[in-house]
Amino acid sequence: MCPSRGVLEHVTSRWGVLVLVGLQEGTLRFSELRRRVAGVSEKMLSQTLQALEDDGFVLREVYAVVPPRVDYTLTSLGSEVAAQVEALTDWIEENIDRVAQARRARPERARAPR
Amino acid sequence: MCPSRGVLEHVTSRWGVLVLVGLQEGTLRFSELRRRVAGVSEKMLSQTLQALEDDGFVLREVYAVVPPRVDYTLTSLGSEVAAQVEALTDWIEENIDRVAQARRARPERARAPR
DNA sequence: CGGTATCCGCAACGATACTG
DNA sequence: CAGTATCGTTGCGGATACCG
Repeated sequence: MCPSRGVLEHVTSRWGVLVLVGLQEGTLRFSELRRRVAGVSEKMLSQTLQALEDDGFVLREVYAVVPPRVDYTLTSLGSEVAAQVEALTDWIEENIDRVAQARRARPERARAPR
Repeated sequence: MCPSRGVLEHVTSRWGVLVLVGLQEGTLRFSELRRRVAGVSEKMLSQTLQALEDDGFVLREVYAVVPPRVDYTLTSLGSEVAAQVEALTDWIEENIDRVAQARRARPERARAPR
């Protein structure tokens, strides 16, 4: 179908958003990124990074040292998309109070079964 | 934890993104929105709209007519967040060719089993 | 340290039927 | 037309174990 759907879903995925924003400020190692993205498991971080790497948004650099070291950096393409994502997350953080105020408890449309 | 996480996930959810962008151009009825958001089921559209309504991004107007009619419109808050989302989706559509080009020629890390 | 492999529970999702 | 209810399936995502 539409090829941009897949890319969009990688970028807007739960962890994709946070990884892109996390790398926005600069290169990070795997463990640093994991600490910065609160709540992500190793597996999901790894999967998310592979998807973003495959899309050309993230550069993965492996160093042959002991202990192993892997750096993750946004590509120029990644920086551009991350800027868009960050604009969104920044808007939410700046306006979270307005949202909290607008959010009303929805009148119950269904009652719990008895 | 962080209250903005929930809002972020509603907004960046698979259908949330497409609904916000779809409503950006103006008010739509349920069935119109369903046609516009390709591939969404009634159930998911309904759930997505409820989440966005609860967050104060979407206004739901019910008309007491036959046949029934329900209009969905972005609130001012919704318009603002939709603008951020649309900036992201527009970037992807405009740059999908660059992404597609960056994607190719990724070195295989694992070989298919023989 | 930086992963991949495997298992598996559970929530999300789609399809269908039904209702106001 | 605009949903809700129910059900069966799927695949996300966490936990664990193990490898380079």
